[in-house]
Amino acid sequence: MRETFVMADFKDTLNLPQTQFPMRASLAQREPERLAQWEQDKLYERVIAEHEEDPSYILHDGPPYANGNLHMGHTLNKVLKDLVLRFQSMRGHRCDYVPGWDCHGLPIEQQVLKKVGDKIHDMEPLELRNLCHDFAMQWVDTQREQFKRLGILAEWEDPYLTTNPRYEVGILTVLQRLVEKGQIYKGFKTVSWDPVFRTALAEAEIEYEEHESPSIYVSMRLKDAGNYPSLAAAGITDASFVIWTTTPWTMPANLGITLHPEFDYIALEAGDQVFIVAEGLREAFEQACKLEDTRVLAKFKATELDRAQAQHPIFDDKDSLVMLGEHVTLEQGTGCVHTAPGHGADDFIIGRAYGLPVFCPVDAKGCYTAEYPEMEGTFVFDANPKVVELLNEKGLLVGYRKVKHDYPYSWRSKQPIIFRATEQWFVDLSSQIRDKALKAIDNEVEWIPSWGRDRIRSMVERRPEWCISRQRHWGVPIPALRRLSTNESVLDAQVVAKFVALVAEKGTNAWYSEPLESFLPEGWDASDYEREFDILDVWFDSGASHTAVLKTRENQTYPADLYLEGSDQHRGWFQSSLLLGIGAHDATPFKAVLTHGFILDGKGEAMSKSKGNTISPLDLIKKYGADILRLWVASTDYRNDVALSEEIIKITADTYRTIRNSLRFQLGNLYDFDIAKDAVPVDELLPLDRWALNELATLIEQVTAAFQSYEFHRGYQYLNRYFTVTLSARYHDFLKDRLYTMRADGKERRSAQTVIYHHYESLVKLLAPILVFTSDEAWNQGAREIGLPEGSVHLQGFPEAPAEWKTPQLATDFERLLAVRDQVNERLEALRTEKIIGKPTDATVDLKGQSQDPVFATLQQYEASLPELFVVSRVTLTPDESASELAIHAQAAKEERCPRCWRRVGETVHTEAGDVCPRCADAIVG
RNA sequence: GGGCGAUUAGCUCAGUUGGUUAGAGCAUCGUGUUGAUAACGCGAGGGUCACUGGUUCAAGUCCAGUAUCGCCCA
Repeated sequence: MRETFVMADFKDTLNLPQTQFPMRASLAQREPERLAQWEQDKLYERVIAEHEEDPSYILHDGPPYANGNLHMGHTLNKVLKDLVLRFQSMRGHRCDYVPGWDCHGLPIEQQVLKKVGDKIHDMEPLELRNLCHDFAMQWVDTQREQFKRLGILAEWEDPYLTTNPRYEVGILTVLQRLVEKGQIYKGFKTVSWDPVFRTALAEAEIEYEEHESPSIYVSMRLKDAGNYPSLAAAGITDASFVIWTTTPWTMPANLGITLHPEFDYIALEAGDQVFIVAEGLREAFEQACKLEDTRVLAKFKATELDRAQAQHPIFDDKDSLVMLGEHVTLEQGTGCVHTAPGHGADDFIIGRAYGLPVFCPVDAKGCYTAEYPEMEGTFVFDANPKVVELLNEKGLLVGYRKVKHDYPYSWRSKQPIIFRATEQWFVDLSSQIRDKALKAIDNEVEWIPSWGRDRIRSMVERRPEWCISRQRHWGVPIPALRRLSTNESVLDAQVVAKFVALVAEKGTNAWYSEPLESFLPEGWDASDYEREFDILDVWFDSGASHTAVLKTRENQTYPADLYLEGSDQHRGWFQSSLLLGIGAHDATPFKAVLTHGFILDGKGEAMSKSKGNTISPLDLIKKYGADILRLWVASTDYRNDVALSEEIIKITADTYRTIRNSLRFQLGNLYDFDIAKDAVPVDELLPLDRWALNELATLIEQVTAAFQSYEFHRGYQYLNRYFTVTLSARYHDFLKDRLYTMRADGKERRSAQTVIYHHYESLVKLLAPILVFTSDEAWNQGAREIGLPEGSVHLQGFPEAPAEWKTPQLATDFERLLAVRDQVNERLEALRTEKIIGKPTDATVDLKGQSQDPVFATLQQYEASLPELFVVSRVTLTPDESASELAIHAQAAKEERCPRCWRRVGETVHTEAGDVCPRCADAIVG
C-alpha cells in the first residue's frame, strides 16, 4: 500500500508525454469538418497561389462518365492523380488541375429514355437533349461531392464538361481542322448496328455474350455444273454448294459464295444429291448433317469454280457469285462461305473486290425492307425460324441444329447486334494520322509501365478506320448537310466554322434550333440543302479534350505532362486523344502516359454487380474514412491489378493506427520543447540522436525517389518500416528512459527532442500527399503544441534533408550495434521465459571480445550509449584477446531498482522525495 | 482464338547485371510491460518463389510451354 503510494509520487516527477492529439482518429466524423474548413479557406486556390511563379506540371484529367455513383475504379484513379499532383506541387510545381466529365453519349441517353418511356415518341430531339443534359449535370454534382470527400484537390468550381459550349467549341474545332485537312470522309460500310437503339456502335460499345442461334447448312445449286472439267469428268451434271451460317436472316442478302483459293474441294454424293464442300471439313459436315454412305465423286481446286454462278437460295430470279477469298477457314462450316456484303465486314471487302453491289434489305430497326417483300417489316431475329422453314420447304435445308456461341451484344441495350451496311462518317487513319501516331508512340511519349508502348502500338497498327458518326440525339451534332439536287452528303469546313461560331454562343442545340441559313456560307442555296442529324462518337468528344482544355485554358499546357488512367484506355481515351491530337495539331497531347490496373476482389477476380463482389468506396469512407482508402491506394502496386477486400482495408487501418500513434508519441514528448530556444546543434547531438537524424535523412531520400517515379507503394513500404522498426521498436524505445526520467532541460533530453521535432515535422510532410486529412490535423496540432508554422501542411514544401543530417559512418556503426542488440534481445527473451526478469532494465549485459574485432571496437566507441541502446541497466565491455567471437552474457541485475527510473544501478541518493539514483536526484532537484 | 500483362509467406510489398540457409511490415501464436495503455516491447512459427521442362558450374531472377487471373480485341 505504502509502496504504491510512493511510486505514484515519483510518477508525477517524470516528464511523461502530454498532447491533445487524440489516439483515436474518428476519421469518418472529422474528415468532413476539415474538408469544410479547406473549402472555406479556398485551399486549392491558395496552393496554386503558393506556386504562382513555379514551373507548371499539368496532369490532364480523363473524364469519367457522368452517370452513377463513384466506384473503386474511380477512387483508385483519382487518388493516384491526387498523389502525383500533391507530390509535384510540394516539390515546387504549379499544378493547375482541371477535373472533367464526359457528359454526352448513349449510356446517358439510354437511361433517360428508360425514364421517359413511351412519351419519347412525341418528344422533340431538343427536349430529349435537355433531359439528358439535366441528368448528366445531376451526376456531375454528385460525383464532384464524392471526389471532394476523397480529399481530391482540384479546380472543382470550374471543371470541364463535354456538354459545356466552351468545350463543344473545342470538339468542333478539331472536327473542322480534320475536315480542312481532308481527313474526314463518308463511307459506305458494314458496321455493328444496334437495332434497339438504331445506331452504329463503336468497338468499345460491343461486348460478347453467350447466345443461342440456329446453325443451318443450306444447299445452293451450282448452275451448269457440267461445264466444269473436274465435275464433267466425274459425270456430274448437277451439284450444290453447301454453305453454313448461324444467321439465317442474312440469306436474302446473299450475293455470293466464297471459297478458299488453295483448299481442295470435293463433290460428295449423298443419296441422290451431290454436295460441294471443302475436303478438310467433310467429316464435320457429314456429322452435322447426319449424312451416311457418302462417296467422293470428284476432287478439285476452288480456282476451277471462280466466278461460277449458283442459284440464290431465296430469290428464284437471282444468282449468287462464286468468289475466292483468303479469309475462308477450315475451323467450322463447309469451306463454302455464305457471303452477304450488306451484313459482314469480310463479305463487304470480298464483294467489293468482285464488284458486287451492297445489298442490305434490312432497315435501321432491324426489320426487312420492301427489298424483301415477303417478309417486309419482320424483325430479323424473329425472321430466323421463318427463313429456316422457307429453306426447308424449298428442299435446301441440309442440316439444322441450335448452337450456343459468343455473339456480339450491344454494350448498352444488352441485345444482340447485327451487321449492316450503312453510310457513316470516318476519320481517315490510312494516310497520315496512323503513321505519325506510331512515330509519336515510339519517340515522343514515355509509357509507364513501359509495356504500355507495345500495347497501344499494336492497337493503333491494327485499328480499322474510325467511324465517328452515331445515329443518336445526345451528343455533338455533325454539321453535315444533304444536298438535295445531288443527294450527296456534304461536310464543309465553312459550314463547320459557322456552326462553331454559333455554338460558342448557344451551344450545340443551335444545330436544331437555328435556321438553316445561319450555317450556310455565302452563295449557297438554302432550298437545295437540309440538315443531317448524326452526332459524334463520344470518344471524339473526350479525345478532343486536349483542344477543348489544354489549348483553351490559360493555365494549361499542350502537351500535358501526364495522362493517368486505367490500362483499358490504351484502346480508349489515350488513343482517341493521340489520333485527334496528331490529326488536328500534328503533335502528341501528352509527354507521358501512366496506367494502372483494375480492382479485383480478395480472390483476385474482377468485381462486377452480377457477381455481387463489389465494394463501394462510399461505404468504406463511412466506415473507415478517406485517409484509409488513400493509404490503401498508396500501398498497392497499381501497375498491376490490385486486390481489395474488407481484410485488406482492415490491415491498412492497422497500419494507419501505428503511424498515428507514433506521431502522437512524438508530439507528446515535445510538450516542453521550443525549437528556437532548446534546439541542440546537430554536431552536439548524442550519437543515438545523430544516428536517428541520419535515418530520417535516408527515409526522406527514399520516399522522394519512390514518389518521383510514381511508386507510391515503395514509399509506403519505406514509411511503414520506418514507423514500425526504426521508430517504434528502436529509436522511440531507446529514448523513453532519457525523455521520461532525465532532467527536463538537460542536454541529453533536449538532444532527443531536437531530433524528434525534426522527425515530426518531416514525417507529417512526407505523409501529406497520402494522408491528407491526418497530416493536416497533425500539422495543425503541431502548430498549437510545438510551434510548427500556422496554416495547412498542404502549403508546405516536401521535406529535404540538410546535408548536416547525413552521417553515413553512424549508419554503418549502428548496423553493427543493432545486430548485437538483436542477439542481446534473444538472451533477454530467454531470461524472461525463465521468469528471471520482466522488463529489460531488470537485466545487465556483459560483452567480451577481441579489441581488434571491428564489432567490439564499435561497441567500445559507443560504450556510453549501450545501456540506452539495449534498454538495460548496465553494460560492461571486457577485452578478451582469447575470445574467438563476441560473447554476450545477460543476467538479472543484483542491484536494487531505483523507484523512479526503474534502472538497477545500485547507488542511491537521499532527496526530499525519497531515495533515488544519482541521475534521478539530479532530475528532481533540477 | 489473338495482343498486352500478372502469379514470391494468410495480406501488402522487397529481392540489385542469374551467385551462399529467399527478406520486411502486418496478421497468427507465445510472452513481457502497465510511465505511448482500446498503446508499446521481445521471441517464435509460417514460403517445393503458380506448374512443367530447358539453358547454365549456378535460376525467384534467362528461355519455352501449361494453368489461373486481368485488360483489350475477335
